[in-house]
Amino acid sequence: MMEEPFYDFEQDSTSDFPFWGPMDSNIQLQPQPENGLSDCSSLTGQLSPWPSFTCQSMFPDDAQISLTDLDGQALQLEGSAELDSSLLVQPKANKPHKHHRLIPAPPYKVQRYAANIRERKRMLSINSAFDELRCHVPTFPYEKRLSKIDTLRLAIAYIALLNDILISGCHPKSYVEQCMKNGYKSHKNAIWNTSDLTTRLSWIKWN
DNA sequence: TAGGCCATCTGGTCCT
DNA sequence: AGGACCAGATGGCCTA
Repeated sequence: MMEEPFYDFEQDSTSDFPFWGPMDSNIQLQPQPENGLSDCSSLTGQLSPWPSFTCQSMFPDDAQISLTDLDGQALQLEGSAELDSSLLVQPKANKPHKHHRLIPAPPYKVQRYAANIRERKRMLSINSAFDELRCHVPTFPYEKRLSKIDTLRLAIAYIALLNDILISGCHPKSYVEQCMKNGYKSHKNAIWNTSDLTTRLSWIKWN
């Protein structure tokens, strides 16, 4: 595989990389809860213990970047014809390690770079939607953060169960309790259509 | 250490 | 033409 020079942010954390720009002082780390339930209630009311994550950073100091930051980078790109390769590529002898962004050697077009920024921005918006969805599916207080695929599958199963509750006409609490006794069998074949889902729902405080 | 998960880069395709 | 969307490749982190 072709080895490409890379820019080492850790070796040169003070440089003014013209297109990433200085780190935004408003950027904040959002640590995961240490134990039990943290407050996601502003979004959901009750379900998920996980806060909203903006981005697992690839940037210095593990800071996080927001859509606004990417907007700024995109704006900085406007009007440029081509990146100055001397600003982009700083070959180093040591290997890239934790969260290094590899930047290809020239020729490197601004257009491609702008597309990368747009793509990251797009992925950030998708991830924020996943975070929002995580807050709406039932999770245990001690449960680790759901993966994207598990979030989708659990959401599908959850919707199916809510639909079943609607059709049954029962009170949700009694329906879940009944499922706990008899075992929940949905007509959908989702992975989460097991006692696992009803166990999760038993954590919910029904009104 | 292997496997799962994830972020990022990239080039192709579709859409406006 | 340029942006959005998508999927493949790659490499880092974490956990069992």
